[in-house]
Amino acid sequence: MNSFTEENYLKALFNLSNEKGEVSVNELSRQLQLKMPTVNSMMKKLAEKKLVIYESYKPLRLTEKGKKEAGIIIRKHRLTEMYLVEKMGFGWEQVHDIAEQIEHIKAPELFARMDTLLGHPTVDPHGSPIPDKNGKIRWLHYTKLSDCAEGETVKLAAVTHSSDEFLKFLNGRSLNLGVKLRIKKIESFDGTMEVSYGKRNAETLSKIVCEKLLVEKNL
Amino acid sequence: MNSFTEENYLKALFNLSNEKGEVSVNELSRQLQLKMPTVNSMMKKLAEKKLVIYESYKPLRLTEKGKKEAGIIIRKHRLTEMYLVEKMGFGWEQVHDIAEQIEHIKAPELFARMDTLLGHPTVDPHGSPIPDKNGKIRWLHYTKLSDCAEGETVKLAAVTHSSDEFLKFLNGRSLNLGVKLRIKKIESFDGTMEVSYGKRNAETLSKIVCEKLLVEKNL
DNA sequence: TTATTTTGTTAGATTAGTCTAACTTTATAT
DNA sequence: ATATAAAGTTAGACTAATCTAACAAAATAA
Repeated sequence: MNSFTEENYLKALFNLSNEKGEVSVNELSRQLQLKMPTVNSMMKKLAEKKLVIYESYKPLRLTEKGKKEAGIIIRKHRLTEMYLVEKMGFGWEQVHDIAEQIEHIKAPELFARMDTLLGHPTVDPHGSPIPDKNGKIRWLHYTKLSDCAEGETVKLAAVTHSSDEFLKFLNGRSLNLGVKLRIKKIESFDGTMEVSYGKRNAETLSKIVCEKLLVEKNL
Repeated sequence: MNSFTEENYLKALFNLSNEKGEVSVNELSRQLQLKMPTVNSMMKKLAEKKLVIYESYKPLRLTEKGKKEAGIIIRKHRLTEMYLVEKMGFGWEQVHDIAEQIEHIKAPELFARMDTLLGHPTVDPHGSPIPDKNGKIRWLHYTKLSDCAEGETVKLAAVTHSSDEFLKFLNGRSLNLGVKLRIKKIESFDGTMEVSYGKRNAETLSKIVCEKLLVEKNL
């Protein structure tokens, strides 16, 4: 059985891996807010346990076993977030920190129950996919709003790097998942977008915001 | 903020205190399955933090602060048990181990929500009282079934030392909280009781069992 | 009352997870 | 191509929580 600490390393590694499949010690240490030597020695430990592939001066990679374990932790996190929102009435901006703790609970029945009560959800309240019981994630094919063109109509499908403040910002303008957005205008010099959706006819979203919003194009 | 470890000491101390108000290092070390020197040094640490009163060779006592913190942990434990049973469909024999983990979660909103969704329950699924938000417990005035007399009719109110197996044993004979029992006969030589309740007309309960069942007499 | 057992304490070792300081390797920028 | 910067590694220290071994005090029994 892995400790909370080890689980946090696996999860961070999994999340950082997802673009390149490889992660530097430096990156991981920044993510976890730990010093490099700390991370370095934990990587050796996880390599012993066959969870990570570690070679001196090479980037880090998760083994299949490591990916599976990380996936299961992320599954627990996202099921919990969904449960807190759907069954307990929390807002999507409130659930991350709680799920961060509950994800480490050793009680498969608990998460199985959440899954059942929620009707086997496939995404969490922020639109991120929930890995299956084997930790396998089904990748979704979303596009950044910032990569869309003027005149397109798209559906808001997920938000990335969802901090408290950002989610409250979205709440404030009723930007909930599922909302259909029409891109009225893009300012070419700074990437600011003017969009309309629901009852709002002309909301302005900075490029920074548009880069954090993932949308579905084939409507 | 206290560690999980410290919280477990406080909780154990609280639970053991409830008869005498005082606990020996030996008792506590047995309860926690730790060696005496381990407990001893933790007691010094908790004494520094003003959670425990520790004097060499004297029994241990919780301070008011210690009682409050312990009470709050027990509140979280019992609210969780109740939530798991009432809202998630677990059996009363399944919830202890899960609650043992969730009780350490730092998220007052989570427990406040459970409390609300449950309608401010005062007892957990085993009949134990749930401390209030300040950790204060309202003691209940129950009697052991084994202390009742032949001919009495009583209501099953709580079970003590509720292990998995014992709870399953009770499930097996529909001995749920709230059931009204009539004591038909007590074997004087071994304390075995013959009781009737619900559809069951002559169940035999050993003294060991009767000592673990708490009942309400004033019906 | 003295001897024995039980309980409590002290001292020192161990493990997990963190750190800083010093050094090495790799990458980057003249 | 070499100097400098960034990233990675090693060595050694620290804290929390545990342990064992040895010793001290208190309780119990003879």
